[in-house]
Amino acid sequence: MEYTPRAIEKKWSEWWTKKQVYRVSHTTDKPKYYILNMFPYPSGAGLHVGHPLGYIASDIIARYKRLRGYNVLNPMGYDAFGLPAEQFAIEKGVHPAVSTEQNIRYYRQQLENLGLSFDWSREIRTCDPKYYKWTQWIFSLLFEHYYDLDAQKALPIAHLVERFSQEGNARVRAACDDNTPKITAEMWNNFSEREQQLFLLHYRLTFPEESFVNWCPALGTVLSNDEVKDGVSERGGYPVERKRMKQWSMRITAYAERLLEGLEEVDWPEAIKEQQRNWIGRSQGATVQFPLQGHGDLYIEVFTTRIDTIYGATFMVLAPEHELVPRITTATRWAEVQSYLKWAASRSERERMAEVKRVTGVNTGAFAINPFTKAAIPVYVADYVLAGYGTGAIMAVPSGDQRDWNFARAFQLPIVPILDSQKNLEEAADPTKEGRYINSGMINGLTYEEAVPVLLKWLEENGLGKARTQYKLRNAVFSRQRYWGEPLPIYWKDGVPYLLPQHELPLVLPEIDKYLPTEAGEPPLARAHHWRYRPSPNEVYEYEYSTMPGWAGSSWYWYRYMDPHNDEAFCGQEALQYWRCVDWYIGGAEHAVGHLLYSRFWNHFLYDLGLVPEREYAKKLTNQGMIQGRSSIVFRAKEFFYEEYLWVKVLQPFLKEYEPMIIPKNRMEETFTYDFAFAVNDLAIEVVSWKLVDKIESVRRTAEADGKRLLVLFIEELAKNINQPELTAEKIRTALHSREPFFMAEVVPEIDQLFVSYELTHKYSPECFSRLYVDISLVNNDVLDLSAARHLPMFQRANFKVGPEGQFLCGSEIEKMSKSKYNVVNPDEIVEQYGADCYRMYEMFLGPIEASKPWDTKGITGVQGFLKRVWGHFVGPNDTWLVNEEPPSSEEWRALHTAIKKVTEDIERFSLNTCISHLMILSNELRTLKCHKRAILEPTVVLLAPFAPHLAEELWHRLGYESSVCDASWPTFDERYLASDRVVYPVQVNGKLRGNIEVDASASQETIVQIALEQDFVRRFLGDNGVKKVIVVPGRIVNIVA
RNA sequence: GCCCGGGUGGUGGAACGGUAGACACGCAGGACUUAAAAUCCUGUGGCCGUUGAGGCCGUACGGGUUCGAGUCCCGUCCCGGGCACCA
Repeated sequence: MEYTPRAIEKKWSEWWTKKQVYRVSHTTDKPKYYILNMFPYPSGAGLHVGHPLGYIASDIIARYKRLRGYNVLNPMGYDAFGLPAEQFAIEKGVHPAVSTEQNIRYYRQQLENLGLSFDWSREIRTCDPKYYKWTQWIFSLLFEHYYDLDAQKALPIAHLVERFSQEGNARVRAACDDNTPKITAEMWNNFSEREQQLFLLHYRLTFPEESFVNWCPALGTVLSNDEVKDGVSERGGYPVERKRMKQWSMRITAYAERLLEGLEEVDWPEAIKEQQRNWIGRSQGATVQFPLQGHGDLYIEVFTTRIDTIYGATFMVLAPEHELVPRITTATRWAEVQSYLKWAASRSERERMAEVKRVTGVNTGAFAINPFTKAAIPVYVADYVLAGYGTGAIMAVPSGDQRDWNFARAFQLPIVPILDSQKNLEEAADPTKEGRYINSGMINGLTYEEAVPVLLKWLEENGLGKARTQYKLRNAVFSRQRYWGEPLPIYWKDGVPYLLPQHELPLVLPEIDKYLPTEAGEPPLARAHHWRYRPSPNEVYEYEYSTMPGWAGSSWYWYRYMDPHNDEAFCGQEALQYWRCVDWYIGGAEHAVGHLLYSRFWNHFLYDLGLVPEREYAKKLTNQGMIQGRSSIVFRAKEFFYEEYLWVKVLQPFLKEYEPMIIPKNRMEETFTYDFAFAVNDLAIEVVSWKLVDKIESVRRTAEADGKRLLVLFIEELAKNINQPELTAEKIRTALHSREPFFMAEVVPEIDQLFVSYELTHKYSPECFSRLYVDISLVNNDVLDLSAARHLPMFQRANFKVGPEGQFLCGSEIEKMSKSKYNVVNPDEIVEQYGADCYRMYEMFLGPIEASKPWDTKGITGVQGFLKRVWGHFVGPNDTWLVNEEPPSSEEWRALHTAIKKVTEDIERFSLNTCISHLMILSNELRTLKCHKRAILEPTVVLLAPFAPHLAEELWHRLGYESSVCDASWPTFDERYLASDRVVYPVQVNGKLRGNIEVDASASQETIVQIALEQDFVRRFLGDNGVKKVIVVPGRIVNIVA
């Protein structure tokens, strides 16, 4: 019987489901292994070949760990709240729950197609009230806790209330808003209930506040910083503006230091850790107060990392939003300052970013006193100082800071050198810390290391400043003005938010008539008129109408998998103590500072409360690379046309030939998008005269009459010169027709020419496609000889370029797969054609898990052939069973145990592509040895099982087993089988390889040296030189130094 | 500008400081076929030379450490990613 993957895979996939082979429980003595994939957002487009990369890799590890005797948790679920479902609902009126459900069903089916060992009984979705009950519960906990800086952990708000009532807040060291007033116990006790509640908001770990947020008018919602890229929304690319709004916030800043420290204890990619460190942005420095001249006690507080440069501070700059600006600006300067503030406020984030180089600012007329020099220095307003960082004000040291230097130059302010090593201050600032201080009062002559403590001591003694650590990390905005998300368990009373009692959870998302904001601009939930909190018959309160952001549900989901059906707790303690944390987490690097930071924050918080056992929930993280698509080449035709027709030639290095293409002028307003998936692998095509455009026009019209959007391609005949002289237009036509639906071909009899049309958005043909280089030139040029242009850099990099003679050159781009780029490859097609085992192995064989690479099926036949050959070791023609019980030879043993060793080592270090190589080598050797022995083949099946589970299961059962191959045990490597009595040593002379010698394995170093020196090839290269030294690395190499 | 990754055949990619290019694709030649497909065998970094000798050069570039460097160190160039008036 032939190897028939689809039949085998269907059979075993059903059997696995029936036998519940992948069901796991925590009641076992086995050690645990928790492997987790970042759960997907179930989009309408379904999976493409890029998604399963991580799933397959983790599945292989999961199966391997199971074979090694671990109890493996390998769950899957869906991050099911989110914008696309809501956008779809707005456009099509379909309830997000309905479309989400549909999408999930499709995902599930696609995933099941791949033979992944997920325990589907643990499937979760974040939009399920049984799930988000606990998301809301965690939110409640955050609301009821504050971060205590003395205890270095979260403590209950009740604890704070207790302290306030006894001693006020003067001695309370806690993470709180910068503008938290100082209160005494008396004040607190005299506060009304409402005032107390408002005051506590300064401390709660989640709280509403007026703040500047990224408002996206097109999406009608706020976005977090990591959802904004280059001033536009990451999703959709809509403009984003800064807007002051009331929003819920998460006090993640309280955990800045711990989030930073925690990175030290996890095995994550350095790039991700580095990104998180940058995002947290810790910098150590000091705050300093600069008294304002003539304003009584008023002072400007600045933050600086270079306190040592303070003697060089010759002016100060406030951010335009700084509260002191209107208070200190002198009357004569006010008009100018005001117009600057107005201008600055009108600038979008984008403009500001685009004009970084431009120096703008204005003098306030006020003076501040440099506390060290006692000099009065002018105070400016400029938007190179950001309101949101530090104190929103700086001391400007033009000799040491380039931005200050630029400003000083533009405004003719003094630039005072402060270190004897500073150079070229006429041309640029010099931020050096080398040398000794000059012009610097009490630190003159000191070095950087000596000066800093002196200055800090002086500041603290005089109450003018102190050392401080500053973070770039901002509190995370936690509300969205959207429908499809978790409602916040909050109701409002007297303008104060109150927590919904726990027994009211989950607060279920209400039904509404339209998924849009109200006319009054309130979030969609405000449309639910009867959705009110009624704790008693005569009390009615409004709920909070915002919903939680996308990252809420994904910030704790790995715990839910441990105990997914628990109605009493987010996760039962027993399950929690057994599974503890994720051993290996796999997902995309795009979540580096979003999900991966927020989820760590929640985990630290839960850890503080003693609810979870580990500070860091993911011990190891791997970012699987992206499988990219080859994007269509996009012609914005009107940019190129000015003549009648556009003449496009496609150079396919793959075919070493060209394709002609003509785009008629009347289509040039359109954007042409087309893919090249030539099924004409074996055909070559030659360019013909462009004079036949009229004929092309007629074909095009016919095609359009059929309602198809077509590009018309014109081919005279196949290349006579490429081994196929006998091919006629008729033959090509047949060939192309057989490749439906990708091609249409038409012969125009009167001129005996063939026209081929490509569907504009056809799918990739798996057989063949290749990188393309395209040359476009105008029709009135003659046919260009592209071979001459081939070496040009513009051809070598596949990017769009304009050629020297006005021709346009472009190539296909390799980028992220996305529906909008028509470059999506659906795994179902590959599975249908080659089988899931083949698809799994091929995707792994492509390269390391972390590497990104374009999807390309070129090599898949190699894996296919491998699987067929594996089958062939067991099953012969007519389904004969080839396996026998003979004892293996030493060569056979060695082949097997080499493979066991290599595969085990490589799988342990997650190098799955090389594992597959080793399996191939084993298979190749077994074929050479014509080995059909059970003692060899049985362990081989187990080695193969993680990679090609269906095939392995089939063979395992044919070998006579009734239980699943998943429960076999991993073969043990035995060194004895690798032992050999002869060893081959490569011999180098002066570091260059000159030959090999074979010696007894037991030979002493002296013997080896002696044998090596006797060799002809050694003597030849030694010449007359005597041997200086011989290095023998046992078992590896001999190097003779002359 | 700053911080991370990377640069190895025609291609994807292998190589604890120890025989560079495993494995696979592609290509070339051959076998089997009426033919094609499938399958199998052989070869395949470049150059020179042999025509079953062999030699030289090769891991972006230039230096260095070492008996020995793709791997470690210094400098340069290029590519990818992240951050960016962060004081």
